[in-house]
Amino acid sequence: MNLKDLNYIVEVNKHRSFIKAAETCFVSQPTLSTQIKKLEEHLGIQVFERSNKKVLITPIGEQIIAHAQIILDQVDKMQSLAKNHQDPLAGQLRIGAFPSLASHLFPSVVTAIKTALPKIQLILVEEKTDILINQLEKGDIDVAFLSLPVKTPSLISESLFDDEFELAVSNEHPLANKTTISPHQLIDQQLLLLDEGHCMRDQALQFCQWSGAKEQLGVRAASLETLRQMVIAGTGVTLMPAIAIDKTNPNINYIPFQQPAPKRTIGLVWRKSTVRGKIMQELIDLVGRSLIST
Amino acid sequence: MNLKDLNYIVEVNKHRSFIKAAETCFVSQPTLSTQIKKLEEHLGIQVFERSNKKVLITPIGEQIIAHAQIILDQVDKMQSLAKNHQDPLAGQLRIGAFPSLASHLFPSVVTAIKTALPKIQLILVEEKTDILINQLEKGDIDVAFLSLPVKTPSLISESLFDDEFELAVSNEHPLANKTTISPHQLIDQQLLLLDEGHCMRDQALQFCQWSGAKEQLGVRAASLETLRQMVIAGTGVTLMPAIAIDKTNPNINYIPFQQPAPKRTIGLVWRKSTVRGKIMQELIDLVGRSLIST
DNA sequence: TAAAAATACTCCATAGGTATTTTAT
DNA sequence: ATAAAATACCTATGGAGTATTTTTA
Repeated sequence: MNLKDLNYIVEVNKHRSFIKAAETCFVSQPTLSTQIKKLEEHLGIQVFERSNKKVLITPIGEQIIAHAQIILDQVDKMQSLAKNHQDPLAGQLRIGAFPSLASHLFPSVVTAIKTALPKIQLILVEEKTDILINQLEKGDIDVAFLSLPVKTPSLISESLFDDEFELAVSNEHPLANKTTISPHQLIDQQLLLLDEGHCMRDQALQFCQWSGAKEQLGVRAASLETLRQMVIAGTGVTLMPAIAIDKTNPNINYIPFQQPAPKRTIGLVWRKSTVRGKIMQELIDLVGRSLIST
Repeated sequence: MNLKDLNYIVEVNKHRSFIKAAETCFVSQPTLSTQIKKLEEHLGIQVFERSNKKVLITPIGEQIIAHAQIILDQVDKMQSLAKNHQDPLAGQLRIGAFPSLASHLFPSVVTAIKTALPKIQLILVEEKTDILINQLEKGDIDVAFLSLPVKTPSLISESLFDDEFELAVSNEHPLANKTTISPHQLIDQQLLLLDEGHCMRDQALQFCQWSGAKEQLGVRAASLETLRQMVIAGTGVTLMPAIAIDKTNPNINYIPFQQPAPKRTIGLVWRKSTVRGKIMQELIDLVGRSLIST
């Protein structure tokens, strides 16, 4: 069966004439006749009762035509739905970021997207890195802000900016008044770290291995904010990414490292197979610009 | 656009694989790929995001597929509706009879149809002859019981039985005790007649012209039942079709005419162009049999 | 390297057209 | 006689097939 045939019977019903219906369908009368005949044979019923002077609709024909109307209406809806999404810079965009980044990055990014890509409907997802990667692979989200590198083969990434770590100490701490610090000054120092599953934990562990620092055992924080409060309480010291640093708090001091400072690279990550390369490019430009302006 | 294409995307959505979907659709994988690609181009959007390892559904694709599902479901409904009406002896039958016939004919006919054609859904219409003919022409009813002949060119008829007229007189009337009567005995007699628009009026007027009887002016009845009551009341005499005669009423006498008695022929009438010749033939047989049995 | 989708091409089924016939008024 | 639908027959679009290439995990 064919959607055109359904349109044919609907038009014949409207005009009660094969010739007029053929005109409105932009086909010849014989085409219309044969197609309708085939449809009737396929359905096994007569839709029309025709003589050379009159076209009548059979009772079952009326029901068939009512169904055809619904089908064609639904097809119309589908096509206009598609038309409203033809713009590659429109539609839903599901965007993720891991927790220690999301709350600091999303506000400015969302604002930038809303003004630059007003037809994009944003859905924000805040999950740990491995969950975001999984959601990317499954197609549950379209793009994510992650620490690079991401080595999942089906994903590609573009780095956006470096986020340097600083040492967070309470203002009572012996190191509190240093203006800079060398990683090697931390040999055998103990660092408070985040809990398992946070990408920043892995980055901090890497830093420990390189600098000779140790993890402070027996306690692991679940968020940067908790970590910060623990530092203020004098429980220990930790690394804090620059993006999460709030210098207005007088009870905690952040000491930058001497160059080359430890850092993480934040980038956009999406599927190689994405059908929305246009948006990805726009996002890279957009975030680049919004970072310069802040 | 094509219904097959909609099925293709629905199946790919189900299996998340072009190869598996191709199998369930009984087409080759390249056919499926090219058809879906064409559909996507036609809609101007991407339904799927595919790599060689994974098939993902885009957000707009999900909506498109939801529409496709609805459309295909509706098509299924339409086809099963058609299937349930493939039996030529099933479905709705709209059947008419004029008033002076309907109340006496319908009960037995309906019973006969219900047992012989149980899958037929009957709709009964009781109207004056010209309205019934009009409804037949317009396709509002499928068949009617009418007095023959019917000379409308688009209709054909089959006679069922003759319905003889008898003279109805009150039991006080001078003719009340006759066992038969000749039409010529009615010369210059006045007959009560039905009102304009009843086919029996025309038949009675024809009888008057032939027999030399006259219409009793100044009063016209709207139904046979009224006419009967007027005869009982002594207002006059009239013709009564045999089918409407109830001999149990002692206040009115029905006198048969000598042969050849005046009569009307009752027949089935339907459109030449009908698509339900089978039912018409069944009806003729059926009514024939039901008349024999009564 | 293996497995899946995309591409290239070929074929043929059928939608559609033109010319004509049939049918009913 | 006229006007509408049906039929006959031809054309050509495009759906579907096979063989092959591309892609990527």
